[in-house]
Amino acid sequence: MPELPEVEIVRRSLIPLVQGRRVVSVSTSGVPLRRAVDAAAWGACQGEVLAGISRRGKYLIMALGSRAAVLHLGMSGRLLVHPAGRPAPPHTHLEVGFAGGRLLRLVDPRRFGLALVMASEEVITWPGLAALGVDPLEGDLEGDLEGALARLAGSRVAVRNALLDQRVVAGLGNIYANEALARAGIRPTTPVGRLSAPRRMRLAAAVRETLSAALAAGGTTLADGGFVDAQGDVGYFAVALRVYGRAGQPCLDCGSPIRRLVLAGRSAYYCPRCQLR
DNA sequence: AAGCCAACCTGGACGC
DNA sequence: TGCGTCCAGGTTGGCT
Repeated sequence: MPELPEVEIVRRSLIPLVQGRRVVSVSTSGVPLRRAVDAAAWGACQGEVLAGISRRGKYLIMALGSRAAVLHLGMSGRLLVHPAGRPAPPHTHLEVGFAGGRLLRLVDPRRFGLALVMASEEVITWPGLAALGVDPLEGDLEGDLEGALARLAGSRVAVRNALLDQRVVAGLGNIYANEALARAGIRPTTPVGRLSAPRRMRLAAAVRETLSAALAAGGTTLADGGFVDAQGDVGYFAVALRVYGRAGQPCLDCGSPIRRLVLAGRSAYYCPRCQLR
């Protein structure tokens, strides 16, 4: 569910609710996510103040004294802030209580998420973060991303798959990879190593435009209502999607039916007329 | 060694 | 109503 814009919106929505507050209780479900949630390590965070929340790609990093929590929402994860006393929703796997009575809950039915605690100095070298590529919302995106794509010269990987590779760009998922390609007029199957420099520039710009538009709209909440921020609010970018999930429906620009195909086991969507090669 | 692909899970939508 | 099938915002390890 959550790609970079959704994770960033969760981060921003968490800050006024829990940042600066002291952790007074922690409990875990005992059910493993992608990896086990270490109850002892989380329990040791009691008494610490949540000093800040940052993001790298789709990961959230919470500063808790000398420790850091690294969170990933996987496919179905939500981070919700509830008033004390509200019953936990099904699939709540981590609950952090803050002074003042707020509860931060990690709810994740599919359990592809991640909730690690480590020493703060370990964060930089933790492999999951160290391997991440350029973050599209930081620095000179077009230069950095164009450079990252240029480094794939010779690769025959489909450009949609390259955009999903977190070692290349950190934070794109299947929705925005497809949307950025639609905006750039590039077909998802085009080998990334065969894009000309101008087309790489166009793609880099399209990635930035797509992500900022999604961020401004509060993220993408699909029909199943999967994504919500920490207060339970939905995002409105779903109505602006050009191709994702629109197989058979007319292209917004030319009216041709949008096509769906499967690349690396995941749906790719494109307009056969506007996205050549 | 790059690049597919199944596997990890639950739940919702759909067809019969 | 129920049951079976397919699909899903992500990542990873194993195979060719």
